[in-house]
Amino acid sequence: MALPQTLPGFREFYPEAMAVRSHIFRVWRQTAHVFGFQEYDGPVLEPLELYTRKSGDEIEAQLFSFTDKGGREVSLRPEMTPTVCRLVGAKANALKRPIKWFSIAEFYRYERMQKGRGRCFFQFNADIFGEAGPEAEVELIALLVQCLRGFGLTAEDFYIRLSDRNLWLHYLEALGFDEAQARSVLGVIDKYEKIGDAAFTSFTEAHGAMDETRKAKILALLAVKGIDALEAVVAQAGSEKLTARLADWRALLGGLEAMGVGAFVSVDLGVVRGLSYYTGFVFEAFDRKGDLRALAGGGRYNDLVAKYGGPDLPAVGFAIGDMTFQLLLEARGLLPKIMQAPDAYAVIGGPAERTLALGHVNELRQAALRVDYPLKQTAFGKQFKAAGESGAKLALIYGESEVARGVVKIRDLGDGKETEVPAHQLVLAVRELLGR
RNA sequence: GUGGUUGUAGCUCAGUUGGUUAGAGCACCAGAUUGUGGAUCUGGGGGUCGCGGGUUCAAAUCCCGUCAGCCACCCCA
Repeated sequence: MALPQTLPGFREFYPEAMAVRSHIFRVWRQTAHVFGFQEYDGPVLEPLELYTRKSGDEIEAQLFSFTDKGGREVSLRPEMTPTVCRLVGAKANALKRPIKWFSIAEFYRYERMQKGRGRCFFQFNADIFGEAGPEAEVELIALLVQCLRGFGLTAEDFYIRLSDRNLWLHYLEALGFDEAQARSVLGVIDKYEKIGDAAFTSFTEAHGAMDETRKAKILALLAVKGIDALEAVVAQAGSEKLTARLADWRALLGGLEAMGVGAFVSVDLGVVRGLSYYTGFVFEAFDRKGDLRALAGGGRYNDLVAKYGGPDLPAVGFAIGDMTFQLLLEARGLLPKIMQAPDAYAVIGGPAERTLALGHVNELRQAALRVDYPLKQTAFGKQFKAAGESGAKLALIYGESEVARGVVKIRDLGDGKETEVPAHQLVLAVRELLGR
């Protein structure tokens, strides 16, 4: 009878994989703390409505949703944003501004597996609530950059594409598109990079053919690759809203430059982030080689807290997924071979010596030294072999002769040097040999 | 959800036109080795050949189905 298999798309972490995961999380967490973000978490299981309210019922096809034993419609969380909006919204008036929060959590989506995408994955989420100005974007993008740089990735390895849904909407308004048409155009922009001119088909079907003049103007903004070009294109449109928005852009880019991350960011109006809830600046991180899917994505979502029952609270956030990110680190050889090795390994002569040895093992462990020893009594040769393979720096030798003389022989497994120390000085001696 | 492709030991892979008890390397365990490690040698465990059905005297091999992995599409909050 075959054992039940791991569910498709779910992951198991053997010690080696777990070491990698822990390493990544450790750097992310440390970086977030350095930037003054506070960690939070929420439930893994949420009411289904938390997700359908924001994204409509069709989202349910992508959810791990079911009816629980109490008849509740529930879903495993596919993302953090609704949860954090609820958390913040519920206590918004009691929280000091700006609210800078982050989390590292697992998410679940009922989707087909692919490279860099499974049915469960971890995300680092960071958000700032309560700051409407581009200063919040500066801080978040700087954090995003550092979360990648912290592993040794450089501006040669990744970059961040920066765009703006507000700018697009103002621009399209100036071109005379109504609201529904503008939304349709955003969909076109999202697809244009991938399928080119065919992207306009969806607009044509809904609103009729677009005149060439306006199409050319859309393509002009789409082609913008820098602040100068952006200003030039926007100046032609001659809209007050657009001019005001440009001031935000200058503030954002200036801030990013001052923060030392300018080299990682490129102006690129081709990014609009799907049909999502974003209301202003949006950004996505990609590897430079371009053979992986997006590493991270985020943007401003000023309406969402209110939508989840909280007060009007401006917000901006981003998420980094662990799978694509790990693929990038592997490709660049930036995952250190992490080995969980003990500091010392006890080599024990026989049952008589074992009592003393275990006492010392305990003593060393109380002193926070990592110590291992063979559970079963075996020959000395085997124990030395095990000591070497464990990666320990020192072997502590408990033979008949040492125990009788009240000493412990310590062998440096690197250079083979041996010293004897009185049993009562063991902790000190081990510390010294380890250099701490 | 659609299409393509791949499934043999923990891992990487052999396995002849269908032919007897399916192999190798690495890894693991044990012995050589009763006080000094990484080596070497010897031995051992581990497979319903993804699963199910069909063709055949005979299937890892051929056919059908199914499941799973990979790749692309859809989607990507």
